[in-house]
Amino acid sequence: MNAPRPVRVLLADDQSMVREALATLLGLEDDMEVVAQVGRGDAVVAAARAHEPDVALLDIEMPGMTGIEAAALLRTECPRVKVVIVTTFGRPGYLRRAMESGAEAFLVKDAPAAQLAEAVRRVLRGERVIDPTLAAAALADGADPLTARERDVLTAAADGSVNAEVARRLGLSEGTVRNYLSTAIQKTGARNRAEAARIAREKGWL
Amino acid sequence: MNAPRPVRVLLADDQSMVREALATLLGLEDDMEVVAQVGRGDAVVAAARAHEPDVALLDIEMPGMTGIEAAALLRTECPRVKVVIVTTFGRPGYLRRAMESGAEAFLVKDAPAAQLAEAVRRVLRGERVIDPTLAAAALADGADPLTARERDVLTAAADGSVNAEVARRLGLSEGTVRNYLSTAIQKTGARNRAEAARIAREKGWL
DNA sequence: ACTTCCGCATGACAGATGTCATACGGGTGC
DNA sequence: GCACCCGTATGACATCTGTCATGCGGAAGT
Repeated sequence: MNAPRPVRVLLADDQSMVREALATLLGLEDDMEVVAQVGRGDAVVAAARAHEPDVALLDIEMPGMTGIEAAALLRTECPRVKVVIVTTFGRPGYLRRAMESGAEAFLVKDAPAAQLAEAVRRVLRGERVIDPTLAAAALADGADPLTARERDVLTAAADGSVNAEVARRLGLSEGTVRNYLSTAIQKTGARNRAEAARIAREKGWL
Repeated sequence: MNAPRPVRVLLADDQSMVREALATLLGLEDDMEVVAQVGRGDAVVAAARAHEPDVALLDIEMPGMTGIEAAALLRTECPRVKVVIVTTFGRPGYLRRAMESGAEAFLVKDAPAAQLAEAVRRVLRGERVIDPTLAAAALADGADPLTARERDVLTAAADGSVNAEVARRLGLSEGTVRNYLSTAIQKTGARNRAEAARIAREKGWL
């Protein structure tokens, strides 16, 4: 029997300790080889071009660019690279956006480590790998009801900025900021901006 | 030359994938052995009693109990176990509280993976391991200026709860909630509760 | 003993926030 | 062409939030 060429893997995660540990873990599998590691979302495409991986494992929360944005870029720039999103937070909106941006698999980091290599093998066989519980939650929640501008305003207001500051930052009138926040609050079912921001974050809309 | 008995390590982190990867990494060092893994803070002491580790590597953010609380318990229940805090967030207040609860080392997960085994070896030799940048930040920031009650109120208000709800949950009058929030806002230098909560979180006071 | 700080409370007030009605121009879809 | 929705804006209004003064009882430090 002839050994097939090992799967070439690219790893993107901003926490070196975690990234290197996962790289070690995958490296121990004899059908896999970690050919590149990056710690920033905006370094993914260049690394993919340079090392031609079969699969890219992307964290979502990264400096420079989110893993989801990087996945979308990979889809157009390096369409042969399969994408597996590996994230800390299993938020419905993240899953939805990951799928829309062309990811083949979506894993959460509190799943057993064995699922990582397993997921890589499965996407290489053309399968999609998604936690069924998460998939159900994503479907039940429905799509993000916020408009782009409502999202902008809510994000800008979430850190404690006052209306006038949000208005200045986004080039809007203060009244308009109030309006957007008001509709965002209603759409999320919240009672104020802070609760709206929390709910939107939990669902992965921000 | 005789091989010394390997260091016995306990690992606590709620994200299985990360925990198992770190365990694999440490297991590859020939002077180390991971004798126990737990995914909850409140399971640390029982595991330490059962497996008698030399060192406990504790994440901070865990269900059941934080790694810092677990460290304090270990200090009294299993004083021979050295504690290394390994966390995602290098917040000054975390470092301070970790040291006060008797930790020997404090690492952040975006340090290189090699520092993990290195830190374990150094605490075993009686050294303390702390990121100098973080230590400077902790000293510069000074101690947490919030009183226990201010912290309670700020925490309860941070998720978007309205004053009346915070008052009910903590058994206070609404006016008192306003007063505590007001002092917390002044002490943090913020302009409103949301900003105060963000600042306090960044410093590791919540 | 005396001061100081914390926890808790009330009342009054100014300013920020949230809601609603209304308006206009630009897309998208039917 | 005509709804319909989005982005933007204004004004009026009610409510919530943040500040301040003031008070009281208890604990801790001098």
